[in-house]
Amino acid sequence: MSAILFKIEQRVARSSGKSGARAGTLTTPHGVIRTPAFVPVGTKANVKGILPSALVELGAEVVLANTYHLYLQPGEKIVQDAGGLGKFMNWSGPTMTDSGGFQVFSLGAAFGKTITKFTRLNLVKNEPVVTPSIYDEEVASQHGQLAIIDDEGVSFTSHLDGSLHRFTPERSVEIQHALGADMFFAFDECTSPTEPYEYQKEAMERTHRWAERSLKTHRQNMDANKKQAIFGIVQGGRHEDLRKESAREIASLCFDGIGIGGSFSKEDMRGALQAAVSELPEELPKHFLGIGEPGDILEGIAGGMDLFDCVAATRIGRHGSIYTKRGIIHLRGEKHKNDFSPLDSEISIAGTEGFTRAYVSHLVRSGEMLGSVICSMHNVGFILQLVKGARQGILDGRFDEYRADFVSNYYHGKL
RNA sequence: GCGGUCGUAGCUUAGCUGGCCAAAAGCGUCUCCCUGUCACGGAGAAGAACGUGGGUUCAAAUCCCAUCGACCGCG
Repeated sequence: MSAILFKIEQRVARSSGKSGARAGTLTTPHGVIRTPAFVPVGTKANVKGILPSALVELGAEVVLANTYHLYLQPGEKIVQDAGGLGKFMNWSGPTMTDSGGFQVFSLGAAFGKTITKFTRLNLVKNEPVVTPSIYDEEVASQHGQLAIIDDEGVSFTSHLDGSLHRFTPERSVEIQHALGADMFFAFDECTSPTEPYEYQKEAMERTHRWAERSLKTHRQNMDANKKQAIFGIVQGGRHEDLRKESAREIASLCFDGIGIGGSFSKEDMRGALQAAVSELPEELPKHFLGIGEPGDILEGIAGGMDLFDCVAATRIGRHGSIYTKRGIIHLRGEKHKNDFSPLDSEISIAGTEGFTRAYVSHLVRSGEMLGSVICSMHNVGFILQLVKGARQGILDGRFDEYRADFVSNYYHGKL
């Protein structure tokens, strides 16, 4: 008996295979999420710059926080004493937590380097590129990486104060039980795309063992088991055979839902996704971890993904860039100083109506926090509407058209 | 009128006991980057008759003279 209930309402017919777009509902103890859905990221129990009430207005139905960050600050006990993540942050809707597995990557192999969730691919050599940089060398030589992996778990050096900490699958689940989100992820190892095949395989197998241990720990806690759902994470890097193997293995463990993890190059994403989905049961909700940019989300939806989370909306917003139907624009640029047109004349976003590019450009350029707030709200609202539109498209049987229209305007339209 | 201080990138300045300065930094500008947040962050670029003219010297942003401008003090 799962703490959540996933129902598929409508599928986009596909001649080949079962991995097409679908629309559904995901019922959690704190409410219903209409899928596909975008999950705003609230790492430290807050979506940066956006009040929960505003998130509701923007159309968010669920938020995602992070185990590693909340464990370090303020500590999971505080969140638990507050009555759980939702109560703590004054968000009454559904919640999720990520396991800290991504930090294995971002504080480990990726720390101080130019590789992140997405990596450029050298198309000639067909391998990921790591661009050396001064930043890279200085940071790496001074601090080294902050996470060291072994088969049992991961030892972290806190990025806040340098203190030493250790996560195991058991500990991650225990913390996530305390945080009390409706859905949470098994502890995994997100590998760098620069690692060779052999390491990808080794890490994937380790992630599988960790998945089993995460699930076992969860099942042992009867109370949490009733209230919270656990998602297993598929890894396997950029290799389709590993992706398939990982999907089969994770599917066999009877999780409540599935996360597709990993760091990709743009070119590898579709193949890795399709390979995984082809081996996964259709009826489980699937979360495409850390995705993404508008086009990538639509790609994921087309590939059968139901949930998406991504920091890009709030991060680029905080730095003064906004999504528009015609692509991203950087409001920091001087050319927007006297542009009194709306942020995006083709879309209306709750709470940001009436603000002009000139005004927000002024705020951003003068370092006013309201500039970051407005851009973050705009971007989160933009992505939520994009996904909502895709959902409606699926229900109306015109998803492909919707996607093609959006992509042609966003990526080929002039600004 | 006399005495003094100062004039170096859009801005603020460093250099000014002559050579490593065909000039450096911060801010600003421009371009690019950001995909389970180490991130209100990162990378790169453009941008200077060193006020002007003359002199000393192998060599001047740097020393000398003149001149223009700004400011301060005294008349």
